[in-house]
Amino acid sequence: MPGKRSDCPVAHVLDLVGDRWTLLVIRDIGVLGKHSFGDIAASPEKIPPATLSARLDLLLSNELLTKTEVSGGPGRQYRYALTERGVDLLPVLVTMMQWSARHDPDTIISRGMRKRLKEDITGIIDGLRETALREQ
Amino acid sequence: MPGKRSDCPVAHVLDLVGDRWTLLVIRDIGVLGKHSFGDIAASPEKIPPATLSARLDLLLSNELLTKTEVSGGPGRQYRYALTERGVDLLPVLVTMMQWSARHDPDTIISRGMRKRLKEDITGIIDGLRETALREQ
DNA sequence: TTTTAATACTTCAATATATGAAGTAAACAT
DNA sequence: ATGTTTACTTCATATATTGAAGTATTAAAA
Repeated sequence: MPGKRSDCPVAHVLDLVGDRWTLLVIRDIGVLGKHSFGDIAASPEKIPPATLSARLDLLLSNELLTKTEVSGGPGRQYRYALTERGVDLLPVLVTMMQWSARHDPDTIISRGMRKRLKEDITGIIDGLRETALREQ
Repeated sequence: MPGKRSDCPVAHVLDLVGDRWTLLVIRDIGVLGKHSFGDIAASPEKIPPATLSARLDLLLSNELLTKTEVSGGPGRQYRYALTERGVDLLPVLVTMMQWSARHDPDTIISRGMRKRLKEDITGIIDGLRETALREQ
């Protein structure tokens, strides 16, 4: 594998998604149910289109995403979805949410989610996983 | 907070540790028990000293690490350790390990750890947490 | 007391990556 | 044909990363 810095399991994941944007793309698709370039670009963090394009290409080539052409409205229409490899990154996002729930006073998490992050993190992960796999 | 892109809990963690190196520094200190600049720099990923220096400064200013002067051998001696905020990032590393255990055929994880990642991830997290808090 | 060795950095020029603004192209409706 | 929507690309600028080399501090050895 090119660009692999070591055989450490943590390093390998960081080789794939270790930057400021990639996991937000995974969040948009896998947690927020966004599946188009425009919807992802419209997220509040305002990823620049060139950066989004580059990240989508990397995620596709690492088989964390699929891209399929769809028809319907005007303009080009593509649908991005997580592969199983991509879905399996969702637990990383959930532990990040858990950190922010504990340590970031500004973080926006519903009361119910906050409770589940403390008491039923496995349930959150299983729920996200099932939803995301269904959206493939 | 400066540099915060949104109030999303995932985005906030990525504002703190979203790059190729920062979580490897957390790994070295919190999982591998390394506490000096030199030991961290000697890890197989070979972080350049200027990068390590920059990352340590960021981690210190975000209160994920502490730095204390120690005496003993020759040269300057400092000891880096995780704060509780830093320790609470270890679950993120564990879920990354879990991903690699599933999806990276080259990843180096002991048979016992592999089994626990499947069956007792909470136990792994609690164990790491206690060790890391003791090493503060 | 000078020298040596060890540790923890800093400096700097080169390279790589990220960004924002603007432009292009394809599909469809009118 | 024209306009609108979507999905990008292009490019110049800004920022970040890298590797090699150098500096500073401490303590032990000669």
